[in-house]
Amino acid sequence: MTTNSPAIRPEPELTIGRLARSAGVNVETVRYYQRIGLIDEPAKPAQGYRRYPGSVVERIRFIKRAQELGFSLAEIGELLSLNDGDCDKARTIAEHKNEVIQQRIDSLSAIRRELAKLIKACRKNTTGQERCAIIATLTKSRR
Amino acid sequence: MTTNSPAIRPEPELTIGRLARSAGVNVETVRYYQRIGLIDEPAKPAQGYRRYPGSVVERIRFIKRAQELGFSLAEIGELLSLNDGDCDKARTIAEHKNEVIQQRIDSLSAIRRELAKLIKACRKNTTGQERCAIIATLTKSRR
DNA sequence: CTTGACCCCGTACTCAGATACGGAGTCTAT
DNA sequence: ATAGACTCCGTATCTGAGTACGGGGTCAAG
Repeated sequence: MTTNSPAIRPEPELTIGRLARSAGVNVETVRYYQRIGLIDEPAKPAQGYRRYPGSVVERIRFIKRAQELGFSLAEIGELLSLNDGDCDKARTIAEHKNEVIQQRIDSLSAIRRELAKLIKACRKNTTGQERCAIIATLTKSRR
Repeated sequence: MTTNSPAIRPEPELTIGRLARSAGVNVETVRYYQRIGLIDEPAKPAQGYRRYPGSVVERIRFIKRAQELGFSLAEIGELLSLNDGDCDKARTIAEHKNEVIQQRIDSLSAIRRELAKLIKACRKNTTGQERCAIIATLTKSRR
């Protein structure tokens, strides 16, 4: 009875060190995320070390990716906590995030366009000003 | 001779308080930006308060706008310091910034698309799963 | 059964980006 | 000439996001 022990690993389980390494962060960061409740700390087995399910690796990667895009850990927590609410609530939050993201994209696009224009102007030093267009525009009245 | 004093204000000059108010930051922030060299501190007149040219308002607004788009003060300083270099150097930095911005836009667009897909799926609770699509996707394997 | 690598956990430190505080000086109005 | 508002400036404090440290426990190999 006891020995069925099949070859299918139910899910890879990792120690904190392995977890950190495979998620590309350091151990202290994992602990920190635990402390602030972004990932939960597995129960400590009376004997031995804590074991983290492989899914935590993905969760951490998600956190890092979202961070790069300018979300704070608090916002990321909100995103990740969607599983606490119902579908409607999740959708509402997601829709709002989506709007915010769109605004960000719009702003970035706007500067990108302006920068591109400046770069072009700079390349063929328009109207032979001695001062470069980029320099002139950036150092004075940025709208 | 002394009195020509024309009606054309050469440029509006502000005390630090007015400057801060019209740039929408607080006085301490202005001082902070001075300390880290993002804006320069006007010489202190032997008598009275320092006076800031109106252009500083624009400079601060630029800083704030750039910050919202995820640039650090250090990066912003780099952007603003383009006037120290020559046009070629300025163009190079600007081109690089532009690429970075484009990448950011691409990443944001990618998440926005995914979020939108999730929202749509959520709206017409696809395939009658009890778990909402958004919740399921966000809480597990984010790529 | 010891050694080296790793985990546990609390506390401290760091860095960026501000914000606050407090005592002094200055300016403006009344 | 005095009050109230503002400036000056140095120092301290705060928040977010980690990173470092140190004294212990555990585990796996030789």
